[in-house]
Amino acid sequence: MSNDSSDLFGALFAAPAVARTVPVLVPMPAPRPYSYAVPEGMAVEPGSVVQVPLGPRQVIGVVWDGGDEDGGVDPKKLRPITRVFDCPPLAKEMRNFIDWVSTYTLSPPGHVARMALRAPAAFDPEPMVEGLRFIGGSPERLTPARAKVLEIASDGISWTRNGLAHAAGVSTSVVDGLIGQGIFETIFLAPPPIVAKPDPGFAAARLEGPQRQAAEDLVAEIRKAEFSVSLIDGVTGSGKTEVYFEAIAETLKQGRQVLILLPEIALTASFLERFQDRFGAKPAEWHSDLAPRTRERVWRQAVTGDVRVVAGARSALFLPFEDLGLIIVDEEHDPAYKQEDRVFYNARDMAVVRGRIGDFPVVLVSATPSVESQVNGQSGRYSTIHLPTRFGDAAMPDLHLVDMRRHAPERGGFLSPVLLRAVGKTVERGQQALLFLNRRGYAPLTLCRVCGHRFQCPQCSSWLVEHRFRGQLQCHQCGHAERTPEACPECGTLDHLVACGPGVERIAEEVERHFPEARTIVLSSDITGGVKRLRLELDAIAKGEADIVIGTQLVAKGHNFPLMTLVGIVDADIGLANGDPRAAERTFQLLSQVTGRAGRTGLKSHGLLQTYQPQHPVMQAIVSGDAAAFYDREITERERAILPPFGRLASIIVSAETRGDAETHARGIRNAAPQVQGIAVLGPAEAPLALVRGRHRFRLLVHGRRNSDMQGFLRAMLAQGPKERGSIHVQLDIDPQSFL
DNA sequence: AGCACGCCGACT
DNA sequence: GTCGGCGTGCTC
Repeated sequence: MSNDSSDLFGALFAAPAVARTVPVLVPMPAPRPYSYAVPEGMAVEPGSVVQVPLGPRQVIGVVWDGGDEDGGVDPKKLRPITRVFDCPPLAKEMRNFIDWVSTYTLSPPGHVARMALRAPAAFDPEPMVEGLRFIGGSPERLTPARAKVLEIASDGISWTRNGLAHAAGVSTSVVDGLIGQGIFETIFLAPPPIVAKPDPGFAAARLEGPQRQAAEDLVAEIRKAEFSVSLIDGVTGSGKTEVYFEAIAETLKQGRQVLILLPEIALTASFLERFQDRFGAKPAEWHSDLAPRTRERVWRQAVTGDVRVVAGARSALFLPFEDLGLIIVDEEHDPAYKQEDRVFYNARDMAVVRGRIGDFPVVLVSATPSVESQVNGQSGRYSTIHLPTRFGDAAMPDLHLVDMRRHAPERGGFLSPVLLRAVGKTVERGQQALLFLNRRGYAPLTLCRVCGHRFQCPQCSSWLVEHRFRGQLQCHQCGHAERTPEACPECGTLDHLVACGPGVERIAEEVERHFPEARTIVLSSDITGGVKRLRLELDAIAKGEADIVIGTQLVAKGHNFPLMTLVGIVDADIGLANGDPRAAERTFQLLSQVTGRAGRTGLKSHGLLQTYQPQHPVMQAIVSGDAAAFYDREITERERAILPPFGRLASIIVSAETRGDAETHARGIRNAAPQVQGIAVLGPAEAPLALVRGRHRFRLLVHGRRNSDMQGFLRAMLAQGPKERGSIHVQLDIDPQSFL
């Protein structure tokens, strides 16, 4: 036998080398990582970002922890890793965080990991930029254009081809000509950072009084460089941002990265500029409509540590920072922190978890903290930093309730004489009034005066809202729209349709009737011309180009109106009666924010809240400024509503995507099932509501993503009550009534 | 999540 | 006779 044939024999029949296998999280709802073979010579470690074959396609995955204990996968199924990306592996803390979130939210780890890898092509290093450097010599013919280029390039600094042409004010072909003559050498430059490095000492704020004390307390906490949660609770305009900027400065001095979470809507140019004024450079941005290229670069530079500060919406929480040392959650109470698809989570809570796992401080900030943060503050789990007064010369507006039972509007109107008088005086003084009504359109309900027909959405049974400006009836639930008819579709009578209740358009009509001379603007999401137009309108208002602004919740956030000295809440009671367990809290937060729009530059200002329930604790809390009493009461109410018995809650079923909900629901189902009276409801991602001082013993889990699975499960639950003390994961996207 | 397979209704 | 709806199952 020749050597050749023995080699062939060996290759064919020798036992194949046992391939090393590693677990890999793939972006798919599998309950655990899949095993892949590591090709000879490929170096992978836990956290490595890899490309692997999955069925017919190639996907991005992450090598996970845990060794060869792949639960008896058929070795024939094993496929090799295609390649490893040239990218720092996800840190151990990040992997622990992903695992934790996966367990807590009862979602597959692959889905959570996918959120951390949301940057299509960022896993390879950014390509080097081709650059030019002047190496001397002179061209055969020195034209004026060429001279200009040489003059600029002779400083020895590297230029890009376009950059040099642009700087010299010539076309790129001039530069090309010079390249052709060997005047330049081509070099490769590291791609420029997406933002400059922020400087903690750039423009340190001069803080005084309570702000200074707050900043010192906070910085002392940050200096410990260990896990802690601080809650900054300060009224609008109290300088919260300046205070947490000092925490950021301290973290930057420690050489660690910072993440600022903001609700998407608050992530504005003005915030970025404010940051730049303090730190001399903008933070990198991260949000859903970032250009793909920018997105990749921010992702990449967060992993490599080139970016020091990211300001982002909730998804930024899953950026795999190289060395994260601080998370700020601004507007911590904002419902936009809840993600309610795929992985259901509240970014504020997960920020706290990330801080605990990474052992660094987390700072929650709000003028109107959520009930759960308030509880955590009171119980001492979070340290609180209270900023009770406004900063500088701004004063809080003087707030009063208008009892609508005593100050009835004229027939067909919605504005009380008290409020109208106040608006009139404000406009006479040359100042601005804001009338707030959180209801788009002209009227929330239209009916026929002859037969009583009510216009209802054909798809989802909510009332159609009249939009008189557009001549439409719209469903605010599903988006259905139809032309407003002239005759009743039921009885055919012409011109007897009547609008019930007010919307902003109708308030504008009333305002124009009373103040025909005043310049009036309506601001709602129905505004034509999109964000740009809205921006223009807001700027115009700030410049004093309007006297009376009528707006929905769009006006509650962010923007400052220096001339605004009166805020009138047209119907403060909206939202108090809608059965949402957060109704009181949300109303308190929204109305506090709106009234906070007034008086931010020192002018004496007022707020009038029209209500039919002047004794309601929410109304009392807002006008008295005694938030603490409101929260104490609210917490007690929550406990009463959430803990059993559930009986008096509605017979609705909603999803339980977080563990806290699931536990709560398990109790509810157990209590309710024998009578099938109904099941307690909390929306997804409301876990902290249930966790407010609650104690939980059960977890029940419905596996499966199909409605039929859940229906079957729920029927069984309703028929027999829960059998297992496992875990519940009830996911509903169908009409709950259909089970009952 | 994707994607293939497979089983029943309206069509070139 | 086929095209295509979506219910079901699988991916290391």
